[in-house]
This record gives sequence, structure tokens and C-alpha cells, in this order.
Amino acid sequence: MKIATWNVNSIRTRLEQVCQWLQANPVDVLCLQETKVVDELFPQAPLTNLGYHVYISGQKAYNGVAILSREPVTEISTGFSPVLGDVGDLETQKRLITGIIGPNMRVINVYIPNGSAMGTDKYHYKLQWLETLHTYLARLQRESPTEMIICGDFNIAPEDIDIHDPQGRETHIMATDPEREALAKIAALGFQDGFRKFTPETGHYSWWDYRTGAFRGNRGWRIDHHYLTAGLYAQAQNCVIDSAPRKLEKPSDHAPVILEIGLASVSSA
Amino acid sequence: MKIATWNVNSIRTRLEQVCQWLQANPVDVLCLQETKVVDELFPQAPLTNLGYHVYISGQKAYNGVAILSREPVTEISTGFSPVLGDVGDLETQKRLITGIIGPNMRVINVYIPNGSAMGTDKYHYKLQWLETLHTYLARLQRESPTEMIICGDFNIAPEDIDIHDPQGRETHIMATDPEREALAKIAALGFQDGFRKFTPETGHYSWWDYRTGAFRGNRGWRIDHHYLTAGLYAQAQNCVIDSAPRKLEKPSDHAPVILEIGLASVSSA
DNA sequence: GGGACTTTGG
DNA sequence: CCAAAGTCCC
Repeated sequence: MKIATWNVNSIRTRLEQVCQWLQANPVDVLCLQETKVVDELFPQAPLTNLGYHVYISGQKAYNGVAILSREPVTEISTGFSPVLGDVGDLETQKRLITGIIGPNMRVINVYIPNGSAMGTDKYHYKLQWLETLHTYLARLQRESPTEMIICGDFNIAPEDIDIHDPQGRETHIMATDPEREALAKIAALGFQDGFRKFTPETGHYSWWDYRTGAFRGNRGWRIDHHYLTAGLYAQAQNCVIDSAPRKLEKPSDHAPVILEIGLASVSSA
Repeated sequence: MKIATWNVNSIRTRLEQVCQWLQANPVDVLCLQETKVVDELFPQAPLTNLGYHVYISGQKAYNGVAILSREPVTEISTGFSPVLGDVGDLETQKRLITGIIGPNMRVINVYIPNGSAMGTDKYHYKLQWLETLHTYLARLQRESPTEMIICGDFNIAPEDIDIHDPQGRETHIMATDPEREALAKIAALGFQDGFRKFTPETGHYSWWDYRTGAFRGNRGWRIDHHYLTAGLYAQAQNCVIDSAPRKLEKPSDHAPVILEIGLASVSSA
């Protein structure tokens, strides 16, 4: 089965591109980030017409995540609070949606905060959010052990090879040591980067700044990931970034990333 | 020769539609209103590439007029002041551009103020602008008698048959008696409505509100006109409103209006 | 309803 | 460079 992740930078603006991409790439699951729309205004019909169940957690103007799935998703929940209880202002931004696909696979779709710049309030919010995600995942693993896949826009380049130019990365958002350490701590719970199972070299990116022709020059960052528990990682068949949508008129600044797992279908898992 | 007028509601947003329209309708002259852009940012090249000389008078965000002409236009001037001297704040809004085409035809392209609503400051500004236009035209006629064509967005429906529903027109902007009287006073200088030479009946409009499906129901207003001096009026061959562009995606709220004069070409006039 | 503007966020 | 919000104008 194929599970994709794509930060679409507004589902309403990108709806046609998403529909056309799904017709050309009929993945089993597509996790969306930055839908930027309240649930009442999310354009569900065009996606259900393509054969997808639609699960959403959105807000006005910012953030917002969604899971599209050919098979129904069970035990859908949003945010940290269903597992952790009150998490204060971490719950006002819609950045996490999760559910169970098939008998034994939890998909967790995240839009990790950007963080703006080192030392800012947003930076500390990002680190706090990552620490809370760690606690959330540890609790989930303890309470209901299943295979898990965390996918989405992490806003973190895990290694220097994930950046076109790692010069000055120590102070650059998405590549500072505290961010990488927070991600490594999450991975230490038992998650591995699906893309790096197949592709060791640099030059593969999932996000290119809109400015200064970054895409044209392939000056990008690999910040959209699939992190897999051991059982799923072992079954992963391949993982590719599809940069074709980034070449269209009015593209998202992110490209979709598709992971294939060696399961004939969800129900046969 | 064909002379068209079109309020494009932003030339930058409508550039592709204007270019495609000109390729399908290679008029000799196209007068544009509501270009909404300062002269430095006006997209001239695509229009010169189509064979037009481009003459512009624009400002940021609001108003702005332009003349496109296959033949060079001479004696280009903008605003009232070249004829009337200081007119105070009537000159800050870019609403008039004029020039001579061929040996003896002055084209005056106007974007008459909308006026907002009766009794407002904008309403009085509109009436003052119309009175000034009257003075301007009278002076022009006295100083250099040529045939003239005034075309553009007048923001006035001259008669009840120019409104889909004239109920309550006495208090509705674009149809109040003071506006019509100001226009009639201008016409009394010796101008006639080109469209009405050929089409006496109601149901023909050049503007439809974006809201409430006005175009779908043909609930429109005829407010874009060609006013011609007697010699040109006598030679007018036909005058039509092309509602096709109003049906496109992201249209202007106005349709172009094309007047044909029985001159083989400008230079043979 | 649509466009341009400014601010906020990326 | 883009997207959305809020404001003005038509």
C-alpha cells in the first residue's frame, strides 16, 4: 500500500492540483498539511468522489491537517488531548490527526510548527510541541502497541544532506541542534526515516522556498517525512518525492512524498 | 475602423483576457478603464507585441485609463488641466486620456466617477467631474474643432431602457436625474449615443454586478458608451456589446463595446 | 463578488 | 514568493 504526505498550502487553492494528482497517483492514504480552512468549509465532495474517506481537523487561515483514505479509518482523533489530557495552548493550533488503518497500523499526520527563528517565542513553541509529541507517542506505544507511521511536514531537516546548502545551518530554523535533537529523541522511541532506507545521497528535497527561484536551482530542504516503527520499516518497499506538482502554475511550496509498504492492501495486512 | 471601450477592472489581472480578446477582435482602438496600476507597472509589452501603441495614465489601486491603437496617436494628453489649467483635486484621480487619431478625430477616453450613493461626497464629486468635463469639451470644441468620440465607463445609464429594472432608479446611483441631466448637458454640445443609432430596444447591457448572479439573469446596466459628434455619428456603421468575456472565469464586471465607423482606415479618413 | 491594499505567517 | 484576513471601492 502507498501512503503519501503533502503540505498543500491551502486545500481550497490547491484542490484541483490535489484531485489531479490523486487520479495520476491513486495512493491508499494521503496526509495533508496546511489545509488552512475550518472544517465546515473543507471541500470534501471532490475527494469523496475520487473514492476517499476524508478526516479533517482545520482552523481558519493557518495550519490544519487531513487524512484521505481509500479504506475507512477507525479511532480517528485529533490533537494531543485525547491521550494526554489538557495541554493548554498546544491544542488551539490544528496540527495532528491520527487513526487506525487496517487491523494494526496507526497513521499519525503531523504539521510540526515552523518555529520562525531561533530564540523567538515560536521557536520555543516548536520545541515544546516536539517534546509533547514525544510524550504523546510514548504514551500511545505503552497503552496500545501497534505499528505506527508518523508522516507530515516536520519542518526539520534531520541531517546536513537534507539541505542544499548546510552552511550556517546551526542557527537556521529547521536545522538547529535543538530541533534535530528533539526529532532524534522521538526517533529513539523506535521510528526510522522511511526515505533514507532507499536513498543515502543528498540532493533530494521536499520543500523549496517560493522566493529567489529556489526550485529552479534545486535549492531545497527535505522536511516532509515518514517515520516508521520497525515492523513497517522492514516492509517498506520504496519512498519517493514527486516534484512534478512543484513545477505547475501556482504550486504548493512542498512536493508530495510517497512511501510504499509491502502489503497488498490494508485489509490483507 | 473599429473603436472599442472596456472597463477591465485591473489590467494586470485581466491581461490574458485582453490579449486574447484583441486577437479575436483586432479593433483599431481599444480604450481601457480601471487599469488600477501605476504607469511603471503597466504591462505594455504583451500589447505592443500584438501591434498596438500604448498610451497610459494610471495610479495605484484605483482608476487608471489607457488607449491602445494600431496607428500612432498624436497630441496625447491626460486629465483636464492641459485644457483648463488648475482643476485642484479633480486631477489626482486618473480618469481621462485623449489624443488625435488620423487627421481629424479626437478620441477621449473617460472613466467617470461611480458616485457611490446620492448625497455622499463621492456623488458630489461625480457631478463636479461631469460639469468639468462639459467645460473641458466646450473649450476643446472652441479651440480646435475636430470630430470627437468620447468613450468609456460613464457610470450613467442614460435612459430607463438602459437598466434591467428601472424601479427606484431616481435614487439609485448611475440613474438619478442630476447624473442624467449632467450627461444630457454634455450631449447637448453635439454628441450622440452611438449604440442607440442601431438598437432602440431594452435588454442590452454592458455591466453586471458580480453579486447575486446578475449576469446569469441578465440583470445589467448599460453604462459604457460611445458619444459621437455629428460627422462621426453619421458614419457609424454599427455598435455592439460583446458579452462573451463576461462569461469567462474571473471576468471583468464590464463587457467591451465596439463601435464601427465607415472609414476604411484611419489614414484614409 | 472581485480586486488591490496591508498585515501576518510561512 | 505565496496565502489568508481585514479594509476600501465599485
